[in-house]
Amino acid sequence: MTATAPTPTPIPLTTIAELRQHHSQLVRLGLASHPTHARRLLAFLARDPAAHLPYAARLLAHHPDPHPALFNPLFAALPPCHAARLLALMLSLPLPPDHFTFPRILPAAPLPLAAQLHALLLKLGFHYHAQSLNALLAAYLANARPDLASRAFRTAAPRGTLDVVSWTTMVGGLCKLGLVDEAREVFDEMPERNLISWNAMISGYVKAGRFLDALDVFDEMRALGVQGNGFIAASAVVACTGAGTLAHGWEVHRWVEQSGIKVDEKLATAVVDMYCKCGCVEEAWRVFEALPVKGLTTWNCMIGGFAVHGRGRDAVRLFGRMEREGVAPDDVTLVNVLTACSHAGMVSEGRHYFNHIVERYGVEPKMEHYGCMVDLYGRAGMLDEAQKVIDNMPMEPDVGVLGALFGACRIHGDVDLGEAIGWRVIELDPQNSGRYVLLANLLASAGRWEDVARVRQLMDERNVSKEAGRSVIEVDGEVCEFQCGSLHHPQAAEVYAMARDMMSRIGAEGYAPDTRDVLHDVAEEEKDAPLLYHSEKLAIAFGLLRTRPGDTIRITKNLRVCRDCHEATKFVSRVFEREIVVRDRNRFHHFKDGKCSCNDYW
DNA sequence: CTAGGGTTAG
Repeated sequence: MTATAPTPTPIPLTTIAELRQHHSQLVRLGLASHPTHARRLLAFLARDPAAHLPYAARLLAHHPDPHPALFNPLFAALPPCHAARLLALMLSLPLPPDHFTFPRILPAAPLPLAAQLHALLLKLGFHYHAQSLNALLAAYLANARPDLASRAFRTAAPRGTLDVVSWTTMVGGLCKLGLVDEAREVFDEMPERNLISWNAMISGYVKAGRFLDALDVFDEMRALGVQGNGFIAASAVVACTGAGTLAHGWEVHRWVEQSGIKVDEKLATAVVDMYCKCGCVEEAWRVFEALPVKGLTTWNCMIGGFAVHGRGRDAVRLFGRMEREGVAPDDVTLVNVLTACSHAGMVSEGRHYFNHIVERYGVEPKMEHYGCMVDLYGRAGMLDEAQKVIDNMPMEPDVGVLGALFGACRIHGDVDLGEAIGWRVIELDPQNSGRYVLLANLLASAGRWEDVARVRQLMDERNVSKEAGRSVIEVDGEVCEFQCGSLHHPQAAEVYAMARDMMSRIGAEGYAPDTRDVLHDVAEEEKDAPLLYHSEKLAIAFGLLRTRPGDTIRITKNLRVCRDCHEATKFVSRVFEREIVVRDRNRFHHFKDGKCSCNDYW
């Protein structure tokens, strides 16, 4: 054979002209087919396959001894349609695909091609090759065909072709398609799992919003003595953030620290966010302050954390420090600062930041910022100012912006404006049940029962159902969920008795039911009953039963706090001398001594 | 061939 060493000094190949020149030189020296040179030429051509595929194909077609491996870099770089043509060339030489061919072509293959490759793979016996088979499973799953993937998966099992990657591919792929329960079935049957498998299941549950299930899997992993890594930590922390359960958050954080997992900036930010969203800003602050390096997102999380807890002064102070430390804010920072101002009633500060948003902060105001301003004015009762923001904004207001004004109308009882916007907002977002409920509440508060009925009828016609209220409370590390009006809890009778007792005790101290949000045209005295069954009251009653006197009661709920629960909780905090922290859909309420941190605007 | 994590008005 020819050369043992590449004779021409490898000149850098940067243009196709250089490559042609180099190639011709190699041809003259009889070195063009030398594996090293041929691979180098093909690697260059693979960088722009759309332009150079014919060239590459010629090179391969004239190669005296084309090895399948020469094709693989090209396959990896090709769009699927060209990959198919190159495969055809390969087969025509004739040259069989090798172990890298299918894994290289399949990931980007659209369905018809994937199916053809499936047939070829069977014909050539690659269904005994785990990597090829796994690539096929991934391709079917990427094309949203869990049926085809599952069939290939099941038929491969008796052959013993499956490995841990095959199983993990199924778990992750099914999760991505929203088939998280099916994924769990596969996961439970896995003969062997690695950290990737565990994380696929945990993060799959997180993506599906099934945070407690995610944490169950995480616990199972630890119970088996499996050491985690940064991926698992991230997923578990985010699961706690979603669940809003501080006890879980503490535990996962402690586990991260004990297990020696390296906490990088992103993971640290996730932890800060977790403590904020689990109701413990103080702990978020401790973690935040201890960080040697804070990224923009870290600042944003902390400022946003203060914002949702109604601590506008702290948010603004932190923003000032961020500025002094030379960290340039972005659009999210400004949204968080404006939210902080609006949740704390700091109208003039909010206006100030908004007015200087471009020249001082270098941020182009977007829809979100206008929404914040509408919310800022609207919450403060300056509905005409809010309306002016909408009239003068440079883009068409979206549902969110109008929704902010609508929400303000509800707070301040402006039925006329609220109704006008309410119908419009519902038409813009007809599947959002909360908006119907808000409009119905507004109309009900004005005693307009026939219009309330119209709203309810519209919901029926469109098959939009009112989301059931759910409240989660943790007691002794146990998580209990209460659903509005549901009797499923094992201690239901006791809880209801406690709830009734609780209500009569605060009633004796001056609490009166606020029935404005009750959507039935019934006699006043009959309206009180359904209010008692709101999930939040049941959860608080349960908390009073099961926690020690003086313990903070923490509740996370899926909807906004209703006015009656808000009022009742204020009384409970005073009468039972408890701090009660409620995370609702939008923000946190800290109830203490008969007052709430939201100052009754939420 | 299998996994990723942070912030955003209502």
